[in-house]
Amino acid sequence: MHWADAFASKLSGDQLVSTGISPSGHIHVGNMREILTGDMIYRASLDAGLKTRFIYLCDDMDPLRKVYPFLSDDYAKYVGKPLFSIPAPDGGSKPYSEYFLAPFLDVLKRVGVDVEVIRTRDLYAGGVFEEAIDMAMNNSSLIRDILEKVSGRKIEGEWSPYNPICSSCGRVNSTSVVSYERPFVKYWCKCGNEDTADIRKAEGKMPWRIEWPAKWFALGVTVEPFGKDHGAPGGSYDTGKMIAERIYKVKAPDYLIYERILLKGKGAMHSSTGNVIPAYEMTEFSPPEILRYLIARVHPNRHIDFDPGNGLLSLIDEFEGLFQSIKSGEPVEEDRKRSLDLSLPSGSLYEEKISFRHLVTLVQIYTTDQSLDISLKRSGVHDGISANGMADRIKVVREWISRYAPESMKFSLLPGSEKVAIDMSQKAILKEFLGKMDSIQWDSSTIHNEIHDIIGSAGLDPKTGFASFYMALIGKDKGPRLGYFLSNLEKDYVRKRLSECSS
RNA sequence: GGGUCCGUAGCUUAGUCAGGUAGAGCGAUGGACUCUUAAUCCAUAGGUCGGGGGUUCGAACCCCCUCGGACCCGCCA
Repeated sequence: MHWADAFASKLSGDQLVSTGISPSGHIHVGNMREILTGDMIYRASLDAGLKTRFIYLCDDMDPLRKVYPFLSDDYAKYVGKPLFSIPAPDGGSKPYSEYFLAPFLDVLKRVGVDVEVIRTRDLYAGGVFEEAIDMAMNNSSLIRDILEKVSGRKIEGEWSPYNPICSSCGRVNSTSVVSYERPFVKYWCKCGNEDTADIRKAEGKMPWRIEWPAKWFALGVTVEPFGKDHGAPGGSYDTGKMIAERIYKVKAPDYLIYERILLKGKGAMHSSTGNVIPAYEMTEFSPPEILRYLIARVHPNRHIDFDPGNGLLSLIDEFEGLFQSIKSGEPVEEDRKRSLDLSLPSGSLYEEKISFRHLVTLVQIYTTDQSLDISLKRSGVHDGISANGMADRIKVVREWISRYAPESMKFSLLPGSEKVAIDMSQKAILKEFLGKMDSIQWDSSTIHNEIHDIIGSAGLDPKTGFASFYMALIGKDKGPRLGYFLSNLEKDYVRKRLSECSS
């Protein structure tokens, strides 16, 4: 059974699947595992016949923790202030949190994740946490005990399960609570300000370890996937679970712990080290279903070594091959079939598309949209560039080639007059083919066989023989499979190049 | 120091919760056809299940130790 179904099969009753990512920097491919794991559980739960909702909580109340490497030094003055209240790095009018959230929401749309987006700030502003904060404030010392006991750390000095945002300096990390009388929290701030915060408004927040179980309680979360950092013993799930049970009298959600996505040869993705592929970039150079497939095909507890070059290409081959097998009715293991199901963006039925590899070749032959369109239509396999999603797919292919394709896969057609260095025997072969090309059928296997025969009867070794064509066309000694390659080229162009090079 | 997850064929991995002949895809090799940047079809090879010990009639699976990788044990999320 597929991991998502195995997980869903243990659930019963109505479900609320919750995910959350902090918009403190570019949301990257590693973070995508959180939301996609959630999405797959969500779908599996629905398929298991359970009434299920799926939410994504954007933690825009979190303070900026430090000046990240991608920020200018000016940001020092914003450390400690909530992300929704500080400016975005591009100097635009959007708040910091929305600046990083927006491209992520685009990605979700592209990969077909159907999720309710909730900003944590709105939960505070709407009074959703009023009860949770009140209960926490009334059980302050009990919570403190739990945190100390479960995490094994001593909490020094004064402490409160709710930190007001200073009404003067805007920081959430510099206030100290003086007194509490529902719904008002009196505080003073290191900046010298004294004021009162209303727990029904976005005037303060709970620290993460309390906020998390408060979300479970206030929203009724029943399922949550999270990274293994939260899952360690003494980690935030452990403390959250005990706070949920002891203070809020609710059951902690069922969970699924997922492993990290590593960049092949470079280690873990961290926005702080710059070793990172933002999620929106991934959808620029990979088809969306492949991003899902990357996550769907392996159990969450295995780490993924992501290789955007050849690795991505073979992942795409695997996906396309799997699709073909299913379509033609070959026997396919249940789990693999299910992985493919879960990789289809929501609401879309998978349709056969021109293979990625084929497009990699075509796009390099026909470098303008117009010529590519003509070629696609001529081939009869496709309605052209404007047909459903084709333009997007082509953009993706071009982007992949320029960013991640191995050099050996790149080529560009030489202009008609370019001279190349090949020897007499090679020229002879080109000449012979030139004489025959008008009388043979112009399809890949006929061309290939013809060339093969010519090379064979000339007594040349195939490698050298084939190389003469590649040299003439693209100036390299290797290229796409020759018969297939030629059949996709304009005949006039081929004639021109071969006669230029064989004389 | 304490803890968690992962290690199975060249690569990606299934199988571990409920012990019972280690499977698949890709790649490789050979052949059909001297065939590259997945042509196709057929066939073949490839594994001390990271290592050692234990429990058992029987261990990839359970227990202990150990090596390698990742991560946690922050009033950080």
